[in-house]
Amino acid sequence: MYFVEVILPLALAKTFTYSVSEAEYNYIQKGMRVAVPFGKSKIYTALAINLHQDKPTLYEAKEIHQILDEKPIVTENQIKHWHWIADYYMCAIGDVYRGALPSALLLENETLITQKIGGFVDESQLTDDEFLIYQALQQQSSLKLQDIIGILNKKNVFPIIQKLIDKNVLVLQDEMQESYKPKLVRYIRLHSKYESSQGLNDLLEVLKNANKQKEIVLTYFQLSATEKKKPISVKKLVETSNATSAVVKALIDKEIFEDYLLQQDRVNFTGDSNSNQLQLSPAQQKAFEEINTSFLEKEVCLLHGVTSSGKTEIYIKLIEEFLATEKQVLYLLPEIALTTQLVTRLQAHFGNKVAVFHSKYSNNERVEVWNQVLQNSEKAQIVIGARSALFLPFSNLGFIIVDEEHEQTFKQVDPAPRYHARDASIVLASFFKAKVLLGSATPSIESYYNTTVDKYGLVEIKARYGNVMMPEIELVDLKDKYFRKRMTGHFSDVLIDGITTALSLGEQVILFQNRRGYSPLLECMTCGHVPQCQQCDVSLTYHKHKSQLRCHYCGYSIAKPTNCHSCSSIDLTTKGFGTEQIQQELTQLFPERKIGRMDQDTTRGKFGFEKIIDSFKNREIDIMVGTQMLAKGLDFDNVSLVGIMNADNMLYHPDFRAFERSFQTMTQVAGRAGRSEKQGKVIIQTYNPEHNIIQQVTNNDYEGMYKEQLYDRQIYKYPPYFRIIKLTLKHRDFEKLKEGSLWLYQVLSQHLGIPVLGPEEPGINRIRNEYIRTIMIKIPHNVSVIGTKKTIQKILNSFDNVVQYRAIKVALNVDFY
DNA sequence: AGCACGCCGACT
DNA sequence: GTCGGCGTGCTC
Repeated sequence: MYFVEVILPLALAKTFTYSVSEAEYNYIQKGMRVAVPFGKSKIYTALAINLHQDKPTLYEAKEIHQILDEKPIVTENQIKHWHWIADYYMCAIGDVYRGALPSALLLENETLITQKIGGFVDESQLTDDEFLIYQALQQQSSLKLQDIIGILNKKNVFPIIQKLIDKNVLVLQDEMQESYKPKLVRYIRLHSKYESSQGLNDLLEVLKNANKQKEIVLTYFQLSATEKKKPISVKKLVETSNATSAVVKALIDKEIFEDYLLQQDRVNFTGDSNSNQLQLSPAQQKAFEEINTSFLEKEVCLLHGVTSSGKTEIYIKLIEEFLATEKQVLYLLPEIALTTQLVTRLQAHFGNKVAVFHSKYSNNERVEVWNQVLQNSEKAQIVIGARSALFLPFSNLGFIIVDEEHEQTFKQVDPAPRYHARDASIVLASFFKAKVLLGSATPSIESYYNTTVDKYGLVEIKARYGNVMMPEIELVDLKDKYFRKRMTGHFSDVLIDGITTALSLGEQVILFQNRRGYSPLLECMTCGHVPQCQQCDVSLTYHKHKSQLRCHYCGYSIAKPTNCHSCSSIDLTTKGFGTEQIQQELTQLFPERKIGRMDQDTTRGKFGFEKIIDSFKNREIDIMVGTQMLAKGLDFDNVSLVGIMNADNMLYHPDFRAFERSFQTMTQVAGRAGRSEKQGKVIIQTYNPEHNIIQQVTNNDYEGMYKEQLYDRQIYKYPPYFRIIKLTLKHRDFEKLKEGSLWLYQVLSQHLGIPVLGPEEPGINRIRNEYIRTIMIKIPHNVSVIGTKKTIQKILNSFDNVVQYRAIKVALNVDFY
């Protein structure tokens, strides 16, 4: 008796045991995928993690369906890492497995239904539904379950199918389809019989009456001379010789050419590797050496370099160093948007050793990178990617860079696993004894704190690269400006002057507005009514361009009403403002200037982002209005002025990180100003020019911000002094949720003996018709995290055993960000 | 997570 | 009397 233990890609904490034959037992290795039946009708791609001969006592193990791999596609280190993530972030191992593998490697079955061949069908014996299916099968040879659900317009079609099977009409066939197909390219070569020089003469003789064909053959010789033995693809031959593929086919038929197929890697960059020596500035060189020194003692080092201090060059130097020791390098970025510029830069330096992995890549491309990393191939020595790149099957990882480590996008919120890529990568690195470099101009409080308690090394660069000056920051008091009527729309006279000056010098301007849409609200001037979303507890946002009101949480939208839904007044006005409105005001203030907008609405689509960035770089756009996106490490060399339209709306978020984030965002946006010789300028419009955070941004006082925030964090019991676990409870029934969350809160605070907060009704307390409550657990440093998590798990189990409450969904967010 | 089983209201 | 609503429990 032989058994294999597997992980299923479901939110189930347990592993499952299946029986295998002796041959299968000897064949299967840990880390290979097997297809297994699960439940009544499903087949899943499971992952083998153990093989043994202990027969389960409590149930009869099912047999596996099929072995899907010839070699392991997941390493033992990965499985170990997944277990750590599942434990630490309190989720099922199946969640991690599902999140880690590219979906093309995780297929589910498609049950195909076909007509039984040779079966006799008495049509009069069929019910209406049965007859419909029977009829559909006359049209097409097979149906999917989904098709039948559509045909019958009902959900539960299994009983009907079962009856049809009993009546000998149908058969089922389960088919696991592998959707990943390597892309094959057709190449061409001269038939072997013409290879000698005698053959060549024969060839010209054969072709003396076929001009077109002769031409192609000559082109072929030309190509093989210039391309130096590289294989020649049919496509290339057709293109260069200006012929049709029909002529090529004729030549193949005549056995002059022969064609063959080669697998081509889809992810292919044709950058020339000109590893020209990178010259570091003295400041960069110093930082580079300090990082190396720090790595002698510590596994993790934080590089705190002001904006434009040239961190990328230091990264490149370090990567070179690790590549020389034949190690793999992982470069994590908060967002895909950043990759384009960086990939170009790294490819210019490292050529084809750079692979990219992120969610905008197609499934097949992702599988390709996966395989290259697995094989430790040349092409994937350096992997650049967003957080999920951390799940690639590294075998020889030496170095991880987490760039812009303060970015919250490194923390996955939904779905589980809710992991933080920075923290998870530090754990991953420890399995390989690899080094980690965190980089930021505005480090997170946590990471900076870790350097002060000697957990991480710290290297700082205080000056910008090439001694470019830090931008000059000017504050504009909006209260005063409105009072003295110096405002045009949302623009103060100072800002308008600044823009005018910059533009007249041929320089570009960036305006930052932390909100998309035209204006957030549409308000009735008569009764004060504001249109709300039907399904969520939020006001609808007005989008002028499409003349509609939209919910940013569920996507619900309605056309802009002409009169108030509450009192029918037609006196409606907009309140607050977003990027779209700023853009419109600009077109009135600067009618002859080209104005661009960058936010989620204008950067949709695979290359939406690149297009906008490129046209700004090419100076086709004079003024760029945008949201957060603008703050994220983009380099523009002609921007001399950055305007922050309203600094206050970020300061007053009900979130313990609001001040830290405001500082980071404003500092990062300000950093876009002044790249060349000239000092850049930043104008911040605010109602609170005296606010500490605004002052700290103005004085570029990271330390001051850090100390003040750290003090607050201690007083109010937040990280880094306390670890936070947030529970989110959801249910359609308001009362049930209220009772359930109170019950859970009481039990938690009784048993844990540490601060438990809540149950709180969040600012937005209903999304997609589900009510929401949150509970926060704060774990002090002297209390066992593992023990606390165990207790929480136990309490959640008993919560699930209370009949009234078990329908309430609970999501756990460890290290809530 | 799915998915089937099972027990209650509104319809041919 | 059945269809279908969702609450409950299980999946190797």
